[in-house]
Amino acid sequence: MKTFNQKCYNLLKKIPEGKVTTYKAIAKKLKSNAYRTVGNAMNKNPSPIKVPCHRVINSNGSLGGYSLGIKKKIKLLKKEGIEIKNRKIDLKRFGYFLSSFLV
DNA sequence: ATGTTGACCTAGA
DNA sequence: CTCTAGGCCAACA
Repeated sequence: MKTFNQKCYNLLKKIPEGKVTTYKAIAKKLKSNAYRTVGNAMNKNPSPIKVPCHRVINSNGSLGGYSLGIKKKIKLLKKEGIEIKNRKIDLKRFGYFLSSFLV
């Protein structure tokens, strides 16, 4: 039996480069409202390499946090072609879950 | 079983 | 914009 965290990681791996998702969207996909638990899972992320935790942001478009430092997160996202305006990301353009993944 | 801990969300002032 | 307050829920001690 996978834990809730494991499911989060599994879902996260499906996110392509240049796209982002939100904690809320992930929780919803897991048929739960455990937004916080999703964030908790990211905090305890096993390996930021296998799991693209940096592509997960807040539902309001702000960046949220990152275990390796928020600066690193910004750098990675920009590197993948995501535009960051005033510490915010345009979910309508980069929100993967909002376009096709999320039902 | 109970209490604490969060990389959260929403609403109001 | 900032701050407060309530709600949400799995993992962990």
